[in-house]
Amino acid sequence: MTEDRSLPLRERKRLRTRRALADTALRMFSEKGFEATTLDELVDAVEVSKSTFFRAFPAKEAVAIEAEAELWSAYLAALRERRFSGLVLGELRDALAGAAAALGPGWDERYLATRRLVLTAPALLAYVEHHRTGVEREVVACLAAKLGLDPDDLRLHVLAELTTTAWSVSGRDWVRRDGEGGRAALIRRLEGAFQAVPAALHLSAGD
Amino acid sequence: MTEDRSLPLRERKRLRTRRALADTALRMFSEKGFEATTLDELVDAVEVSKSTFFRAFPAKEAVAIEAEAELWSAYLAALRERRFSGLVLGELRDALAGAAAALGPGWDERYLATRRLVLTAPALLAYVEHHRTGVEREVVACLAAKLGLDPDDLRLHVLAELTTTAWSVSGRDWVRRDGEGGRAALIRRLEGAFQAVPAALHLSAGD
DNA sequence: ATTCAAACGAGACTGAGTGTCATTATGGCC
DNA sequence: GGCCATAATGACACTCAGTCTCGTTTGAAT
Repeated sequence: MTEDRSLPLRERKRLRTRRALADTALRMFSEKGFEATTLDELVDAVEVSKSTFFRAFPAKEAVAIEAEAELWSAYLAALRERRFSGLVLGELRDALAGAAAALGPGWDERYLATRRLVLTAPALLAYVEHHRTGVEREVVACLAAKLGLDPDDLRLHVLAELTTTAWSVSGRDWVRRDGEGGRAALIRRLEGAFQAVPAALHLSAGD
Repeated sequence: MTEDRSLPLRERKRLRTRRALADTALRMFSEKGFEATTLDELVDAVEVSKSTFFRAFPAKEAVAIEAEAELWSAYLAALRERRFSGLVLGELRDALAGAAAALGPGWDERYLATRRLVLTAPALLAYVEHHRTGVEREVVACLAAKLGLDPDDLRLHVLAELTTTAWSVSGRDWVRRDGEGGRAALIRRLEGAFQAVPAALHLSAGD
């Protein structure tokens, strides 16, 4: 995880400054607050120029949620190379759980810090929502291709959203308990959440 | 719709500038593009100050999606004063359909223009997503209170999201067909979408 | 008419994000 | 090892959204 020896030198350097930015940002934002920390302070601390920052990240918000982005990027990769059989919802659940399990060590702490940070900055919350919607779009496109369905098929959108929602709610609980039990506990929560999904449709107001 | 005679004069004036801003913004953004139109140009055209703009709207994006905001605001109001019985999903569907049906005349055209605009500006898309997530939060809170459930109950989140997703997909189709059939057609599409929801869970990859 | 509060206008100010251009570092090739 | 094309970088000016302050206006109530 520290370094990928096979990559060209240039790429390794790029990734190194990228990680330096993400790590420093997470620390500074957590200490001083997201809005109170300016980009100038961040790039100063990492000793790169603002230009370099915007070549690595599209927005100030993006550098704060690297851990979140890594998860969804791994999830998408897992989905794309997966062979589907049986219930699609189950496949999505397994792809997400597998992706989370396979992330590098130390991801847990970074993700916990990220989620905590998101709770303190409305702009970050909006950005995470937006990011997840983008993921859902790609999931729908991927499923449509694999299953030979229309990308506008409502069922695909529902399935894609159910998955991110299950993650979101599971993660919220996990963070509330300070990430107790680490990543394994988070994934267990996720699988529990998926079991509860079908019950939603039959929920009835029977006082 | 033009004016509510019972309100205090001050409030009427506020609403008038608000509408003027929203209408002019929708026109200018549609003509010149969202990003190409600056706030200064907008407030200049309406002859108010930038201060006044930000007292009426929290962001440049917000003024562009007034029609969208009106819908969800009416939906929330309908939900809150509704008595629930039977399947919750059906109640949500009826509340949303009813709210859409009850909006003032001319809303159709404004909403159509809004959705078209959103397709051209990524920032607007992000803002709409964010706005809808806020609505879902309030729906969850409302349902939790009415049904005596935990606001973290996954089923509530699922139900809230299904509703906005059904609307979103229905609306996309409707816009693609240039709003043919007006609001009635949009609502018919919405109800069709709801019927297709349960099928999502059982979707299976059976090639 | 007077008074009070709330909305308004004007303008300075912060900071994110973009565009340009000169400089520097890298990788491929002789 | 030296050389060249090219891509990343840094420095800097610029635009514009959004905030803040403060003095002025306007509607409402007595």
